[in-house]
Amino acid sequence: MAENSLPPHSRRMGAGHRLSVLVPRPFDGPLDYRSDRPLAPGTLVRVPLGRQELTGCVWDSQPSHLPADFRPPSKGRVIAFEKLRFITGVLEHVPPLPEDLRRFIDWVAAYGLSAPGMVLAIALRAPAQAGNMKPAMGWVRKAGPLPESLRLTPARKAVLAALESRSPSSTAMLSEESGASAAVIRGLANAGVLEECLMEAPTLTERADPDHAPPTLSDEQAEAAEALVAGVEERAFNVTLLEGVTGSGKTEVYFEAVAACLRQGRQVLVLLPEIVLTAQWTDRFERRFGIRPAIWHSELGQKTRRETWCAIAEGRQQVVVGARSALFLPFAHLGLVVVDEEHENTYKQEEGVLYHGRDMAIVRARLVQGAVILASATPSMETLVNVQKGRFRHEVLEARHGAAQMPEISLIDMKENGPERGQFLSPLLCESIEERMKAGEQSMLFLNRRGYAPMTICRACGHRLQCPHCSAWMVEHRRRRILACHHCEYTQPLISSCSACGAQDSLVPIGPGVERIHEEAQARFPDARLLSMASDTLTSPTAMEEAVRKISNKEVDLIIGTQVVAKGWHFPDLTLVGVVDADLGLGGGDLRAAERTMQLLHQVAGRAGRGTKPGQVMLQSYAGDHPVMKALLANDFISFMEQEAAQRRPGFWPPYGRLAAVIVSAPKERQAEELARLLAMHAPRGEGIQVLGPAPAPLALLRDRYRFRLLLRTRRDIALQPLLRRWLDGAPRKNDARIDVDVDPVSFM
DNA sequence: GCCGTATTTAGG
DNA sequence: CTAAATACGGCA
Repeated sequence: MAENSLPPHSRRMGAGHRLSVLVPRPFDGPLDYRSDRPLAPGTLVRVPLGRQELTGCVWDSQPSHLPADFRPPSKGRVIAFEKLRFITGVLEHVPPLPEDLRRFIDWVAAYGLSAPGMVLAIALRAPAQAGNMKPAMGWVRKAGPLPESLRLTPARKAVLAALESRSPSSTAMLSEESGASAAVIRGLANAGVLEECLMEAPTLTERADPDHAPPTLSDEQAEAAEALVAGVEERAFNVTLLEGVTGSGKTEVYFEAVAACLRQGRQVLVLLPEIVLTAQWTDRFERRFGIRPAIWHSELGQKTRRETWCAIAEGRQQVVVGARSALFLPFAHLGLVVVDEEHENTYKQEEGVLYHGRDMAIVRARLVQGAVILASATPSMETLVNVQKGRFRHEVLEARHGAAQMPEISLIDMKENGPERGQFLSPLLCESIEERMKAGEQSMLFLNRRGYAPMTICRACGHRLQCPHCSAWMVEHRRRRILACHHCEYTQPLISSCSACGAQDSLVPIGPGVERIHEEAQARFPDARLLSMASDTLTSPTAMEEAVRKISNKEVDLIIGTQVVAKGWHFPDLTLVGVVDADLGLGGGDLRAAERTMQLLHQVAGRAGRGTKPGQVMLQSYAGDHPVMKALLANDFISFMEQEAAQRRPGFWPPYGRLAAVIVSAPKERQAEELARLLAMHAPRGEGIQVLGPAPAPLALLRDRYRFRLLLRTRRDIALQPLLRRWLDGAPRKNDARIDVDVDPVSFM
């Protein structure tokens, strides 16, 4: 009943039309506005809200495509037509948001219990700044003879001459070419000699050529490629897991599916887990298809951003490679989405609107009847279960490409063969590095921890330096001469006396970070050429490229790095990988700790021996008996995942059940705890539904807010969203206490 | 999310 | 008592 009374998006009324407009603000749904002409859903408009003006999107007033349970609460009251405010403008020159994108936005919002407007904000990040964006304007010579009265000054002559050669031409171009200032051009326009006109849209003439440089594939690769191509040619929704060890040529194989999609004239989106990987990927793409694809990530400049956005909407740009936010681009006819390294956690957006890039890629493709390829050497448990249940197809590449062999993995028992106190590299590992150096080969030390030391302690009083805003230790960054909290922005200069007892020079670093390993390596191998690679030192893509170049040119003997070195780099002369602390990441009682550690270590190991020389991997560990270490040594990923599955299945833990984290936070601990308790009392109950907690969140204090966590766990056949809606909508809006929901949490902090 | 206003709190 | 900090609710 309430549904039927909702107005359609554009209904003719007394004086004008009622429009449903979604604005980038956290409302439950679109707001109603008035317009003197009807506008189709998807049109971008400027609307007043309070005393500000925003860019919004004309929305479909009935999200009928969402399952009933997912639908956000339909608004109760309808505002009288006479009271509606008028839209203030239409973004005529910006392409409208396609229907499938609008449906996608609604879906993402409903799934994650986010406000649809805030999801729209992601999609509008490019065009909204263009709220007052004018299309590129240029000048042409007005037809007819020059007016009698016109004084033909030399500057004016030059402008007219310049216009002869290139017309139409922008003010900047004209003044560049003629040497005359913009005022001269303006003057000519005022005199009626020039006429303003729309510059031609930058038509992309370059097209990716699917047959530019076809690869030579092995039988195994060709077979997988054929299956992927078939998936694309179906022109129906389907998902395939492309599983292949590092170096098996997954990229070349899925490039064939990309080629098939290009032949159909449909667009391709490729998601990568890290922006730094785009450069290498783009090179490979160019070699295969002859042109560079469009790149999309959060650090793009405004201009490229706008141009790319429009080119994609108009179908001029065929292939986009980017970060998860590229899912919200206005593709005109998307046919294929590739999620490379699908197991990577970086696909999960952890701030603001929460969503999982991999899962939403699948939703996006389903809405356009497209194909999805998930590529990984170590697929996530979620994906493996979907394969097992027959929801996803499966293609496997067993062999490493070319001459490369799988690296030999060994474990160094740090209890038996550890280094002296205060050092972190075992003698065995150091010997191996020396051997490699003698042989003229490269080595890599991996430690997934930034900075010099993760904790600083006072020898005199036992005080540990902690962040004043978070329950986390301050991390020493010796190079930057600061102590930094890794959970908020807080930093402080290095101090020489204890902040608790005042003792001088009593502070000692505890445990290693990459900087400390760098120092130790420097002392141990004084003649070696070292290179540090950490996410906080290699911020720009150019710095990254420079590092990669140095390694490829063999200007480096030993690489020391954090996560970034584990990514898909190809360094043929790198033959030894030493994992400084293989156990790191196993602690913490996180649901996926073991799975994640396994995936990460497998990926780092894959950096060794990618060329003709065999590779070696050494894991320094105190937990040689742990299933993760055993699996890595035996190179038996499958049994490990089966073991993991067996542990999760009985308790209905994901992916065998559904999970949502509810975080209650407030500036006062008591406030947060009280609200959390209250929530627990009104928690949903029933068969297959369970609420755990409240308990202090692992990061009990974050940015001056105390946090408590509840977990809602259900059987797979019970949708979480309606339960969460009913539960949390009933919660009191207590002053500064906040309730945040994370559906399908990845991080348990 | 942002802005204006009501309400509380700190300072003299 | 005033000024400043903080809470709260509307926005179409």
